[in-house]
Amino acid sequence: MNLITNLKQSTAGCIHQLYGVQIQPEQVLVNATKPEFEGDYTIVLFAFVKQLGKNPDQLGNELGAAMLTAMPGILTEFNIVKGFLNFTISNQFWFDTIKNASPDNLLPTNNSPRKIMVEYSSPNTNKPLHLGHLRNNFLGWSIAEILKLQGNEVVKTCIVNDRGIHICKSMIAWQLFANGATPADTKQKGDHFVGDYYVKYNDAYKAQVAELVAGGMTQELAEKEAPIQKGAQEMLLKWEQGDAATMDLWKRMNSWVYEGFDTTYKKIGSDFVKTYYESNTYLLGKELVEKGLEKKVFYQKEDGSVWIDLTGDGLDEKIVRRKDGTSVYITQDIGLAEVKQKEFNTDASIYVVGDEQNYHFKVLKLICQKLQLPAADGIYHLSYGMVELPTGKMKSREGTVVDADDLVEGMISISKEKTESLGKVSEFTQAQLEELYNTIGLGALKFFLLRVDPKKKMIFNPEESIDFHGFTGPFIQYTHARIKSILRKTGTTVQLTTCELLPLEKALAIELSNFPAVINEAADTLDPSKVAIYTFNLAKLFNSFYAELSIANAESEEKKNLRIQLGILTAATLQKGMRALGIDVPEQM
RNA sequence: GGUUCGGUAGCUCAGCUGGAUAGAGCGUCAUCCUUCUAAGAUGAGGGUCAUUGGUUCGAAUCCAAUCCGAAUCACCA
Repeated sequence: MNLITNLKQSTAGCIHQLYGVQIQPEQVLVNATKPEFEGDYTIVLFAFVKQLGKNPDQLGNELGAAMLTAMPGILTEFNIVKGFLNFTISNQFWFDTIKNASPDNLLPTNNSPRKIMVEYSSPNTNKPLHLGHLRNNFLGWSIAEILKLQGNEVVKTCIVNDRGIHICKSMIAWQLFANGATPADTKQKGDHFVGDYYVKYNDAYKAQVAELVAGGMTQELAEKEAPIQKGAQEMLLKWEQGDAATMDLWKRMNSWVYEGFDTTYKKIGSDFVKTYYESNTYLLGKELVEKGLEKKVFYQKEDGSVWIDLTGDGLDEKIVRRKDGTSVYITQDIGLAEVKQKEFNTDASIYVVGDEQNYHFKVLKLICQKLQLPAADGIYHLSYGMVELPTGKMKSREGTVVDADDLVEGMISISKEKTESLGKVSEFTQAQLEELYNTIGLGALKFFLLRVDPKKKMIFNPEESIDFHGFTGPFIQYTHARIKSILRKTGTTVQLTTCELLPLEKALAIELSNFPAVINEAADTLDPSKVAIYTFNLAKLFNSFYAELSIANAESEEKKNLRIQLGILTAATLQKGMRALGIDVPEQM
């Protein structure tokens, strides 16, 4: 049991014992004591003052005395300032927490592990990945890691949006403009190659519409009549009929895209236990519509289309099957939820999808619940905000996107420049150097995207390069490397004997002991930024400690051992915290 | 118009289950490498916590109204 829980329970116990009043331990507010006051932890008395009919000073004195008895050897003294009851924790307690901790027992214990699916990435096969996808990928990966650190089993999946009118657009543009060229001919990554034809489609489309309008057609009609648009629609029909030539082209172009995605995924570290393709799932959910009609969850309109009325739940009516019998987006997702549940039988399923789809997932969960699908209650939409430029939203059609590959390469080359100018790794082999540049560049990028609350939209300014100082990935990586450098010199075998802790040593012990609670909180709220903030604070604290106190040349042997142990624990905690963000920490940089 | 989310330092963000004098980083200014890695440390400066009212011993945090911004309310996915 951790100290804060212990304090809460003891407070509740003491109040019951003193006054016969039952208080829930969760009601007790325990804070770290502000530095300007004496003590380590503070209990706020105001909450009980009214309930118990005592004045704060009297209550504080009685409670404080009772607590010292209730937690012998842990609490040594207390003081009361204006309704705040401050406790000092014994030196021995902190010393023992340092002594008993090891890199192997830093993580929270989990008595009820769950099996959780995390679906993330969800790319379209008509264009390369951009900055928004990176936020999605890093979030999905990080959530999966955090849940694993908490002791759960995680199944990572991906749904590829590989069909539909937008795919046909790049296909028809390739037919019209490529003269049979392939990525190999142009020496381009396949996803970029195909993406270029998507852009070419839009250019041609705009030109055709303009031409028609100039010829006297209305804008609205011209948008429907543009020949290239009609061609794309025809192609979609052919695709749905399984036309051989169309399918061949589709498969060929998709394979180029997948090759490109694989390279990017490998670089940024994304992987999946199972990849679903929309071309296989877009017909799913039809039988569930039948089931829903039987259960009278759905109803049919005169034209044959099938709907659900969600006005009772504060939402609208929603179509679930077209009059021609085909599925719509929501129907596919219902079907896919059922398929995934049958295949993996998970306790929960987290969808990492942008907040523009909040409404969709609300509806999805509601419909699944009304259909009483086993998957229903486990559906959770991890909704994240868009990454925007200072000029506004990124739009791939207008070319205002930050390309994922470009950004990653840019970060890696900056890390290369910085590393070279500092010249601290002269003995590295070329392969080691490449690995280090990757680690630092990706570390900076991932940390940048994960350090803010996922729910909030974030601004990325391409004019300002992502920082390597301060609240950044490289800062934490550097702190880790710095500790490892010291430990290489001092060795890591320690004999710990009790000694009086200095304020910075104690502060480190306290911060280190918070790690399991941080992991649990990040897992419960699905928020990696909690871990990012924690690792930063820990690194900062260690750096202050480092500047103030020597490890290798400590004033005594017992201090040296203690500080080596603190170094070992800090390095291990930083390493695990960064792993939770999908970031590696180098031994040297 | 309905629903949802947001507005905290010049910039990017923490803090939001109400608690002591609202915190970081960047940028600005100043100091510290003959001492374990200066991608570091220390300090200074920077705030009507969008506005107004309410609840409370106590409000950035809760409630209401208003202003500003975003998303969504598709037989696209």
